[in-house]
Amino acid sequence: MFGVMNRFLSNATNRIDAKGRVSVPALFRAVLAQRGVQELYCLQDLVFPAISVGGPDLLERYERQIATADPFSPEANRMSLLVHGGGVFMRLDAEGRLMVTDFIRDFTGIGTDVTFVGRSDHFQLWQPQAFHEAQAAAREGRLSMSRPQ
Amino acid sequence: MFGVMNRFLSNATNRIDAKGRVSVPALFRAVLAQRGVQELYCLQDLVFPAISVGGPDLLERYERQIATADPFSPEANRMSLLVHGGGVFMRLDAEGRLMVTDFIRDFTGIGTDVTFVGRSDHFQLWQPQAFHEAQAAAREGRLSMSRPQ
DNA sequence: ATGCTTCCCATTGACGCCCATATGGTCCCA
DNA sequence: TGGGACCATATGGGCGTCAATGGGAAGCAT
Repeated sequence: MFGVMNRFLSNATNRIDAKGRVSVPALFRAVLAQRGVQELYCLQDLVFPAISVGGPDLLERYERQIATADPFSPEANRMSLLVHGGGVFMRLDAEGRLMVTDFIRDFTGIGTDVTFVGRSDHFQLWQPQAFHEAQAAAREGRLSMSRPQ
Repeated sequence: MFGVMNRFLSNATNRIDAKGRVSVPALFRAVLAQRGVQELYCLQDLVFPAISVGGPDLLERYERQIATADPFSPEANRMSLLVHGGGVFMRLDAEGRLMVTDFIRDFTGIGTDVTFVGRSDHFQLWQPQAFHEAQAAAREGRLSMSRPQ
């Protein structure tokens, strides 16, 4: 019964309005609601120019990684800088929209539209063009981020 | 309910005014208030050109770390010098601002703006450009490592 | 007194909360 | 099977509130 609806799947592109808001696709909101997620945790992807969005569990997964290191080591310090300092909490408004901040725009190159991409246990925000190119590259088995010429 | 919002997360940049004051982001002030922290303890980060800010528990955590090391080791000596010799107490004014002292400016290179960086149990003050560069460097360093489970 | 700090109040710009409209799809029923 | 009512989603915008900032004036110390 819940085999499909409890994961973030497929993708959709929505427009950012004059106030910088964009609607999260209803399917993704349904998954969030089913998981009881109200506070969204956003983090820069480690490989692609995309922002990962998920519930508190997404943050906790990264924190477990940090916890395996000596808390005063440079490694733990660097990871915390990324995970805690680079992460952002967000809430959706009553209509299920989120604000596209400069933090998101700068890292993704997003301008007027956002592509929401399901990643099973979280979803991502992409600049539409960048997403299509990354998908095409992945289809051809090219894993590098370098642009085709 | 607020299981995650009670930690210092994300980052924000605010401007220093003509009197040398800067507003601590409201989210961070909320965390301080929730923890009942009124006196802030500030010390230099062990790795980065940043000032760490937290409640008395921050000092205690560093002291425990020093206690675990051989008291005559160079590392314990260095930490004690930084923690005990370089620490400073601060208070926020009624509007939630703090004074950016020369102690902070000299160590961080902060000029006109301050980037506040969440570190889970404390937060840090960075020169904005230095923060972006350190984050980019940390992300590069993570590329070769495995993703967290 | 002079410089610096602390307290207080004013401004403004951003964000959250609310309601309105459009658009596309689905379901029902004739 | 086609038309139309109905509904959910995406989108637009008004408006109040609050955070960030600026600046005056009163205390404090040197």
